[in-house]
Amino acid sequence: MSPRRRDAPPGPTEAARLADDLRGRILSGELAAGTPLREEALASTAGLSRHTVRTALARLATERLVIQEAYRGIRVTSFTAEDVRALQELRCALEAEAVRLTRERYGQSWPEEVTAPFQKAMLELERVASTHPDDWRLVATAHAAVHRALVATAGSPRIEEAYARLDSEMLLLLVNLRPTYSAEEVANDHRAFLNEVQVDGESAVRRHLDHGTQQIWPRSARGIDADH
Amino acid sequence: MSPRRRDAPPGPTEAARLADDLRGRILSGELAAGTPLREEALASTAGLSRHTVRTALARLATERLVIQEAYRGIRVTSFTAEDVRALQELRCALEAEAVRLTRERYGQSWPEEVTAPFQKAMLELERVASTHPDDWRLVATAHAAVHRALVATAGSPRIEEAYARLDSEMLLLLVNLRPTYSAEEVANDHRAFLNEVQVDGESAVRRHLDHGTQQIWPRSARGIDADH
DNA sequence: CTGCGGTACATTGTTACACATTGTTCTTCG
DNA sequence: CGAAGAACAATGTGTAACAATGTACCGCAG
Repeated sequence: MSPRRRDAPPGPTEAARLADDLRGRILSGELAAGTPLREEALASTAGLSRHTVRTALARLATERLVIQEAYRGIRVTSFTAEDVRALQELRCALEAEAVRLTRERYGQSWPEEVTAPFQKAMLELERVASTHPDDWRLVATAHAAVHRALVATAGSPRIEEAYARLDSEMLLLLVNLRPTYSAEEVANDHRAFLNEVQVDGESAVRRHLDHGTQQIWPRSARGIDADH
Repeated sequence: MSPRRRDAPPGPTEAARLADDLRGRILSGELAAGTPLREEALASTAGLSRHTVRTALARLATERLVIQEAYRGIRVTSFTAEDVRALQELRCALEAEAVRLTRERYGQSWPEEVTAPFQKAMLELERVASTHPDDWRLVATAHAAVHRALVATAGSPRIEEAYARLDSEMLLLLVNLRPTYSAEEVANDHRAFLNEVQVDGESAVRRHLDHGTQQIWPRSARGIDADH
């Protein structure tokens, strides 16, 4: 058997594991927006070298979970209201096009094998919303999975990937904002959305995203941690 | 005055400069698709350390100009026909949404201060097409600038950025494929496209991109450097 | 007291060298 | 001829140090 040491598993590199760890801590809110991440500190607490820490941070920077300025360090990304709007516009571009492609292929009534994945994700969202209505991170994660599954129906790898890239960023946004949006509401809105989207297509996507943005604006307008 | 040394400018880091250099060499075709980039070799020829080379390569990897596999090295990205399609779909998503946003704001006839940037880029494309019709890289660069300027009219930073990210990738694609598409044709097609887009909006975008893809498919179908 | 310049400190960028880990290739043996 | 295993190549990671830059503090002139 030769069970590999727990400390040093096989394939994944150390840097990848540290990146995963930090991602989790950022998304859980343990590392708040604006928190500076010092290389040396992370290196010593994680028991790794500064180089490895740097590559892990570089990875997170590509996911926009942290921002890096030369010689000025890295800190957890913080959002302004403007950022929220811009991010939603990008999401909208990707999701609307994905829905358009799927409808181009299957029309207004998609076959079951196409809808199955996002229906399943939807069920999971409803389950989480009813069993853990207060664990906002769980809800946000399940929510993201629904959208991702919907986008995946288009079968366009790059759109899917671009959307997935936004995923953790959206999670971070939602975790930080904690809008006045109950888990039950989220579930209901998405159930309705999924019913509409096959018939109404892109316009349903835009309505849905606009609605979501509305729930977020009020808070973000006050500025969460605006950098300037 | 105190002209800083050319070799070691102030702000930009060494890694950033190496990344720029490599990007140029990849996009010029000097480093062909599939070429492995060895850390040690680059380090010695560039007079830098392996670590610095690694960070530069990591940056290029986020631009998808190179792909990285753990313990297996980095090599210049090579495209398959499927990659081309997926990339065009993503471009379409971004550009169509950008045009939609601009039309949502300005209707079917955009004010001159909005059209000015892409009109200027268009003039540059026509100039390059007539003066350097055989320098495909120049043409491709000018071509990319036109699209980027069009996308910028939407004023959506994230869409713009996502599109810009695709830029060098598109350049790489065009440089490698060298389609049967004369510089003059490119210029004419885009002049017509820009005239249509204000009136027809997203559908004009889709028509234009489809047309472009048609010029590329035949070659790519034969496989440029397909990895498998 | 305020505003300016300059110095010291903190942090990141970069280097050099060494070793560990993994992928690839070549050799050897059945 | 094919497969197990050794040798090699390349990347991943560690340690230690120095260089370059940003930031904060401090004193001085007005």
